[in-house]
Amino acid sequence: MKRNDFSQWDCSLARTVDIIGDWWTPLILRDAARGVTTFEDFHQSLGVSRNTLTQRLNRLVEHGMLEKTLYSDRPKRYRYVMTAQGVDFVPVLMAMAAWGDKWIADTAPPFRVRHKTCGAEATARVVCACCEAPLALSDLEPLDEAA
Amino acid sequence: MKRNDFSQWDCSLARTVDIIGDWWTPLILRDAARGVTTFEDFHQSLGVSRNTLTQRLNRLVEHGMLEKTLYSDRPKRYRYVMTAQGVDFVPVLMAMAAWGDKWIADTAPPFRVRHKTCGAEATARVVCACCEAPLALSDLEPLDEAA
DNA sequence: CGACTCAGTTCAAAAGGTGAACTGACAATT
DNA sequence: AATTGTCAGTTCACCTTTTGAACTGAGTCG
Repeated sequence: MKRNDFSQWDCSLARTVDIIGDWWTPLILRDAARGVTTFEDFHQSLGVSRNTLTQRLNRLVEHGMLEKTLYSDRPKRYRYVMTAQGVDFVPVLMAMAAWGDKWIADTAPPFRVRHKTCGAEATARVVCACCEAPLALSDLEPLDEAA
Repeated sequence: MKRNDFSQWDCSLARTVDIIGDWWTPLILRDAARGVTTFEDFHQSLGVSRNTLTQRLNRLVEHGMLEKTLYSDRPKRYRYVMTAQGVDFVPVLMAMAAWGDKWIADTAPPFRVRHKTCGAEATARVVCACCEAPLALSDLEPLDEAA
């Protein structure tokens, strides 16, 4: 069996993982996508320690996934809202969840969302942007580059 | 603006994150997809401490992402190979990388792979499995369930 | 006035990650 | 026969991160 050798397959993934590569961050983003915005709500929803939550939220703001806005001046109240960049990450989260549904048997209910466009329940699938066929490792080979 | 409320959007993501939710694991999987199989090669490629690498590999084996096989009895040599479950996760990694390419400007080169099916460079896109339209947060709404 | 809410900060203890050195089985070289 | 090298880890001492719980502080409500 031929071994793949994607020697150029670098960095984009690492940089992404650098932002979202821990237990909490993806879940914070899923909550944000669900409409959670305040510090207290994230804390309640996830059970993450407030200390860590502060760090994660700041990190996400720093990296442009969330925007922190003051929605009440007196008393000072903040809201964390997804940026376009954050919103664009949601399908990736859905792809992860779809994979989880498929492979990790569990009694816990899968997340269920309706796709307004087609009316059916949305399930994520990762396809080639060019030919729209589902991407699979077996259909990939290294792309040689000049220089 | 209407706030989404995906109260059912739970668990599948959390369970997935439970397996791959740290800095190293996704990169180990990317290496595995590239054809890296031995302990030493993972170690060299990633620069992760051997200690941590041992734990991560064991964890991935435990969770059915990799299979550990003895390919030489004398001396004892092991190989970590992706299972079907692991292979099926690769498109998710590609979706992450595609997002990284789009949003995280950096001098580092993106990973580049050819899609044999269409001959073009493969770029991941997440679509609805039902209608094949790209998934976007704005097209989603909670799915109400009986009971 | 006292109780409550939000959005954190502070602190000690526990857990997890790091690099560097070590083990042990074998193979190849001198 | 002795030394060096490779693979696949383990061990250890150190450092950073996470955790939980308590505390702060600004302001509101009754």
